[in-house]
Amino acid sequence: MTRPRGRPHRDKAPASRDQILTAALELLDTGGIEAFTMRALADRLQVNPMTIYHHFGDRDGLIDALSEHVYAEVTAPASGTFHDRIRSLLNAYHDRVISHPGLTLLIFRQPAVFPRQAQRITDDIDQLLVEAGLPSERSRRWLNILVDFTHGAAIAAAMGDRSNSAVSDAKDDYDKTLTELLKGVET
Amino acid sequence: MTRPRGRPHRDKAPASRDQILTAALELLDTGGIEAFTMRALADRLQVNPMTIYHHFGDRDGLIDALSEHVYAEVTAPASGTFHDRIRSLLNAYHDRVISHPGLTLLIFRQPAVFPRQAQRITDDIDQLLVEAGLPSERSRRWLNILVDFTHGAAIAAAMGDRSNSAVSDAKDDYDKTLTELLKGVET
DNA sequence: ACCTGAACACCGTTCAAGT
DNA sequence: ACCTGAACACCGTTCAAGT
Repeated sequence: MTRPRGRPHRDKAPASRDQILTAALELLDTGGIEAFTMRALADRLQVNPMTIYHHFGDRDGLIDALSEHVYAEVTAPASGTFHDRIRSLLNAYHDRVISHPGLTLLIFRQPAVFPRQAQRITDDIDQLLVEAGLPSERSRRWLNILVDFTHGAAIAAAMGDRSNSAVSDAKDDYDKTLTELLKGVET
Repeated sequence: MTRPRGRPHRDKAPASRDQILTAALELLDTGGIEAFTMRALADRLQVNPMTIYHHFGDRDGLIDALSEHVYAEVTAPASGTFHDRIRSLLNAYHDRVISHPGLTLLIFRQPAVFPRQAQRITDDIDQLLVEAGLPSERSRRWLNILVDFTHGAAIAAAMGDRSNSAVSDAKDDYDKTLTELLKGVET
């Protein structure tokens, strides 16, 4: 009558936070937002769905951890001209955002999990604009332009072609467009 | 043993396409993307969920019909300067997008339903830029800037404050930012 | 601490049937 | 033509329990 319970295979290593995050990103990048379910992720990890809850609390917690993981290394170089520093920061951000468009959509869907990293990146851009000597209204306006444009470009990338060549084209295009926009900041 | 089947009340008018669309927009604007389910919409209409399927096929069909309905009247004025016509078109688009941020998110989520209206609006902007005499590479670049920025601003609005004052501030802000961007187009 | 199965309250959608 | 209830194959998540 009773079926076996508890951990079945002693030989299987316990799923680590990092393994779950890696598998989650793979699932999201491969199958898109539709395929990204707790149950599908558990299947991929050969694990019970509840294991994931043990590590991340709930789905929002997992998404939050994913964005911390993906955006962690987006930082501005410490030195250089204003132009170069902001261009470098935004390119780095765009690169992460375009590499995982599904994650971008997930974040946009749930206001509750707007990640600390995204907030920090926004703050960094803001600070760079202020350092560049822009008056506060102009700096706020250009912050919006740069951030909103980047997010819009992410959406376009998430909806369109996701082949390698399309991604590298998109990066190139973004950088060129950024240069065009930064002309506006500097006048 | 058998319970009553078929249409129960003769006094209830059949749900029209337009009633369903109106109720769907209300549900989406009030409760956001999370609350927007076929079953919740049916409840609100006091109707069986399957009634909606009869009119729109499936959920994607409903979203598609919603976007046709919401974006239908976004058009550029026939006459005026290039600057005024493009500004008017983009303000109209932004106004619709910001009035129904949940719809914007729904569309972004499903590449399959990128609506004809959105495509048409994009094409209209493109044509205005070409008419303005921009060389094709510059016109493609500015099309991306204007459209992606507008979508990014929509996302920001969808995630943030949705009070009446915040919405009117956002409109004002968008128009001012647009003017700033259009300076870049004209040089 | 880490993982499990069973269960709960939801989804979108298909089906066969009523009027 | 228009609408119905029941059912199917999913969801995220809670619970109580195993090792």
